[in-house]
Amino acid sequence: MAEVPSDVLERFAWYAREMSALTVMFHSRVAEHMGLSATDEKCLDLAMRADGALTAGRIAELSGLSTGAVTGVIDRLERAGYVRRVRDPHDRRKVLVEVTRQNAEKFAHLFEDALASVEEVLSGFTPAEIEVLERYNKASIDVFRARVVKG
Amino acid sequence: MAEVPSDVLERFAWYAREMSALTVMFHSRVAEHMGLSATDEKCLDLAMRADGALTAGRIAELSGLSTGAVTGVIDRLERAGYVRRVRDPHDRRKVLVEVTRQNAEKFAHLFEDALASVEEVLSGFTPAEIEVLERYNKASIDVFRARVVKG
DNA sequence: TGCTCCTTTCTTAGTCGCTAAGATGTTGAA
DNA sequence: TTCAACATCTTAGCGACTAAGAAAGGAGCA
Repeated sequence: MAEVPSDVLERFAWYAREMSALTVMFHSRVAEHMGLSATDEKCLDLAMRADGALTAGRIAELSGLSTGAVTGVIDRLERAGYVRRVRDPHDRRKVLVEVTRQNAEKFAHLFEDALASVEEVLSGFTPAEIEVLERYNKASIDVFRARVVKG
Repeated sequence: MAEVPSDVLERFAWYAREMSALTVMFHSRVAEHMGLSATDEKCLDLAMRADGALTAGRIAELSGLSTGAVTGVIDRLERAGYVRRVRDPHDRRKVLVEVTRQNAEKFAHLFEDALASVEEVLSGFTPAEIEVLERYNKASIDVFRARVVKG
């Protein structure tokens, strides 16, 4: 295990904090753009990032909201045309939340912008350096996820 | 400007999205730990990251809340002992929000944990690689900030 | 100085989303 | 079939947010 100088550590802690604050702000902006509250956008993001449809109950678990609150979230998202309620044919108690295609097209430019930013940053690095960055991102996600999940 | 292969771009977009979601979750957890709402924690973070004391009005601007809401936020933070109201001696209309030392000590372990995570990630990289990572972090913050600020 | 207008924060009324608890409808097993 | 467990929705009550305006201090000018 290599030693990490404390000044390096401090700078990276600052980077993390700065990115963190920017991320929270970014989410607010995206939500505003889409005419949604931060909570609604967060749930929509969960639904989009899941492979396959998510149940209402699972969204409640993942978001930390009560099931009652999730009903309201889905109501608003459905009314705004971002998702659709589909009853699970195998267990009709469950409500699957399907992200509609309409949404993907309506906000494609937001994702294209984000992709352009990523490209702008990466264009300053050689392929060898990008490999280092990939390793860094994977390690960061692993460590961070372990921390967030365990509490 | 180097070309960036599209598969690399897609992976990095995924990393960004994953980190983003984890960051939002992490903020919720920290807030919960501290007995604060996400909004209150966000404002406290703003106050801590500012050099010197912030005015109530500036917090409203930065957080996007109304001044009335900020009054409530500061009330709660003050009651919980995280900050203190100090009238600006140069302009007694203003209220400076000072982060109290008590807070820093009470939640030192949260920051130490975060620092340990950063160290864990960085320990897998050589000094030369860490320089690449610093350049990457700075570039990411610059590009991201420009995007968030301009809207 | 006295007057006016601006700035900054706080207060209040009304709105909206969240939680908790219970209602409704569905499933699976005895 | 009957019943307990489950998934979602509904409702009452609460708390935070916005908008508008009050209160208090500051700054410019006759």
